[in-house]
Amino acid sequence: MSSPCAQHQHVHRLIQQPLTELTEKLRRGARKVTAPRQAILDVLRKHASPLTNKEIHAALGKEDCDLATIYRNMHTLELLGLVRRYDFGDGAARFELSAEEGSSHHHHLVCTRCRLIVEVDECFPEEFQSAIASRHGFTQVQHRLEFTGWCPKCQSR
Amino acid sequence: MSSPCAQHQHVHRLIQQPLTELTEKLRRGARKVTAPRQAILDVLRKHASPLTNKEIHAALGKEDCDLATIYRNMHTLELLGLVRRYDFGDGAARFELSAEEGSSHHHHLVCTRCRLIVEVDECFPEEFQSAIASRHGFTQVQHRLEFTGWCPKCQSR
DNA sequence: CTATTTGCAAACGATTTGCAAAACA
DNA sequence: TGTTTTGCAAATCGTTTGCAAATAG
Repeated sequence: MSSPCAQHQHVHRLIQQPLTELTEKLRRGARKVTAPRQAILDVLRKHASPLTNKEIHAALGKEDCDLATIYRNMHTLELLGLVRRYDFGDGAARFELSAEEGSSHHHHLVCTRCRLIVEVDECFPEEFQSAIASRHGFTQVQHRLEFTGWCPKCQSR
Repeated sequence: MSSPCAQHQHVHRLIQQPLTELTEKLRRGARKVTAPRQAILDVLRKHASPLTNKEIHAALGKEDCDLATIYRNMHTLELLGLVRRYDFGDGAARFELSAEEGSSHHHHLVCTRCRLIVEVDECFPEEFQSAIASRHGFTQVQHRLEFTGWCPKCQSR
């Protein structure tokens, strides 16, 4: 992971990568394609797992922007459907690009006693989800599925 | 839970309310049966949907106790498996009695734009969950399943 | 009596917001 | 230009924690 960019000034060429699609959606949502937004999406594209705002902030490096700006933008990006919000119960929201944007889809098994987290492959049946969506007239339906329990080590507690 | 078979004991002194079962678990967990705890469980038994600590606090009324006490107790009760923690993404944790304690098991479909919440009946296949649990050596496995999307009214936003 | 638990207040960490300056379209 | 967005700082809000007094067992 390298950031060959110069310091962020008033001199930023509309970069390189296939941000086209993302940019496209921003525009469609009547949002401006700003440096912070591009940087945030860029960080997200480079990470497989969900990141907290603070982690995103730390990963920005050169393209640094205010933490508050990240918070504001995560709301915007979530609203536009570009990112997905997660909540693993540790008090901090986490985000990753929406499935359509290329992120992998997976779930977690969390120990409610020691917070051990294990990745899980099983997923909620697509047919069921579609049925639920149409029955209630919802679109853009996704699901958040998390398993909780007591891990081997915590069972005797 | 190291011993699946619970023994009947002739040790009962202040069992005067229907909290017997809950009280039982508290004792087994070497916890004291205090007024705040009984009041909290009582409130939870009277509500179908998950409540935030603040809501529980408000519902206590006469049996009022400090908010901090509620926070501390919810952790204890969750640890003992008496209550279940939910997170609907609005920043506040919510709790309801564990399934075994009589609460109904259901899921939710939440609009990420206006926060409309609809109850859903579909549930994650039991076979799958069992497989996941045994594969990772977990016990007391439950799942948290939430659907998100855009409700009819918010689709045009 | 002794270990837990509670009330109270202060401490915290995550997230939000007001406002003037800066950046897009 | 007219808006939207950002930086900065202060404000919120949910939750946690230290400590002495109160309480269950």
